[in-house]
Amino acid sequence: MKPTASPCVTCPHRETGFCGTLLNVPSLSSGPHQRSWQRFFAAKPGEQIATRNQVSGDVFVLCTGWAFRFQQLPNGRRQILNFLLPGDLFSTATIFEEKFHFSAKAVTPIQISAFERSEIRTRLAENHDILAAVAHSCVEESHAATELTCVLGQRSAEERIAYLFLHLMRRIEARSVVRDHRYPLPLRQQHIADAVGLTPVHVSRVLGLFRDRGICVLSENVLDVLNSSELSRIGALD
Amino acid sequence: MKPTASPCVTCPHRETGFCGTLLNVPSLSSGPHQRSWQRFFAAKPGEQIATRNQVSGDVFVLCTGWAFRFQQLPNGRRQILNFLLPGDLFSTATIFEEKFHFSAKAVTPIQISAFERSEIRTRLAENHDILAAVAHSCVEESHAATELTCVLGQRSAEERIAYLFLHLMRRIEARSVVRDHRYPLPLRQQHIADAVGLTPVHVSRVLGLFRDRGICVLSENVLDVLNSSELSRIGALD
DNA sequence: CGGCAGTTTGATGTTACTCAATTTAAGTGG
DNA sequence: CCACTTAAATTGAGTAACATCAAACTGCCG
Repeated sequence: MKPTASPCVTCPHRETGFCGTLLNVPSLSSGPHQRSWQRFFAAKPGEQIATRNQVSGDVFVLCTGWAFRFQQLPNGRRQILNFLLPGDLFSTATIFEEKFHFSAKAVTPIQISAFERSEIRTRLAENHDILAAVAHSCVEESHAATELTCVLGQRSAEERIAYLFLHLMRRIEARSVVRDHRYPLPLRQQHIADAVGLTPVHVSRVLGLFRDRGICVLSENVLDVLNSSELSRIGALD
Repeated sequence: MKPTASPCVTCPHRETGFCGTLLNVPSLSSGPHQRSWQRFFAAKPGEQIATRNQVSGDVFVLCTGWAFRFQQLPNGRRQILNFLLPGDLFSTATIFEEKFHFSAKAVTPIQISAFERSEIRTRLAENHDILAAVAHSCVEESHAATELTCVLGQRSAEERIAYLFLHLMRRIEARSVVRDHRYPLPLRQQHIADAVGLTPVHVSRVLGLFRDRGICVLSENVLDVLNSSELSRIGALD
């Protein structure tokens, strides 16, 4: 099974220049040439690109745009597990499992690279770069999960949202130059709510407070950070 | 740096018979013989066996007893990340990092096996069993993290505690025979509170409700499940 | 018997949720 | 360019869930 997205031959825009990413392992994915074990897809905003329990022979990496992994709950609510930025492997576990244990949706228009799992796994043992990329991804995921657990388990609404912003700011800065403390953030308040376990109404109130206190303003898909030290005083973990 | 625990030559009691565990990779750890790359430690209840930012050349696996990984927060509270049962690798990320990103404490008297990280990593590429054990551990951790995120982000106090019990019950059942729905559970209410993000006072109230409603009783280190279907109706994720 | 750790209970406070109405912004088609 | 439509954000009032504070109770061990 594939994403419902339309296939495209190449993935011209790579918004990441990271090392330690599958996209940048030379022998696996160098340049725009198509290889038998690597295909590309595109998807539109809001489009679902992976579904829980879906069986797939591919391992997905986001090339451009924003997406998120989430879990749909029986009571109709959903928990966003993380936001995917260019260069992100959807989940390290997908390299070792046939079945997705999460769903995923595009936030903006996106392009995805799909590697054949069998190819990755065969090369994992031989190719040091691939092992390093997978190890890096495993470590990052583990840290992110630890932090999110602490935030959801122990911290207030303001602290949760401030943490989310700081977390995303760091990740955005790693991918592009940020000027004037203005970060591209194509999220609705509903996304924020689902990510930090609050209602959209309460997210709106907290963002209003942040705005009134001159800490930050989120509008038109841009987060404008006016008082960065206050933001990290509220949201920093340690 | 080592655990403050006292070293012992062998680790006589292995309470796990799992496949897919470093403890049971034959070439790595078979039988009670000491190897140069494997050492054993013991620790007493409450003893801290790992500390955040500690640099260690070892990868730890729990052989016997209960322990937990946690994060100490600046405000004095702590978040328990997971409980460690016999056979558990402390964290897959420790294979790829020098530094611990968590702390850990013993709940009961425990025995730990310490493998040299360099040995594991060298063999990772060559030895299929080790790679499989690491992959298995990565997948399990990922699932556990996803579930915990959903529980902490979206669910009520009753649901959180019921989930924790169900989660632990499954893991206990995988390691030993459970009779009469009585599960060994050597946890104080404070542990439960720190694991699911509640206060000990509120945990006490919820456990009181469960008791009154004939769902389950926790006392003397045993969880007595009286109405298992009601418990999973409350705590099951999907 | 006294002390201590853990649990239980009660009273009160705070945070965030729910429900509902209103405002703002963003498209869309004439 | 302007009415119309729809999604998203804001605001207010009332409520539920959980936290906090403090006291009493239990079992255990010296």
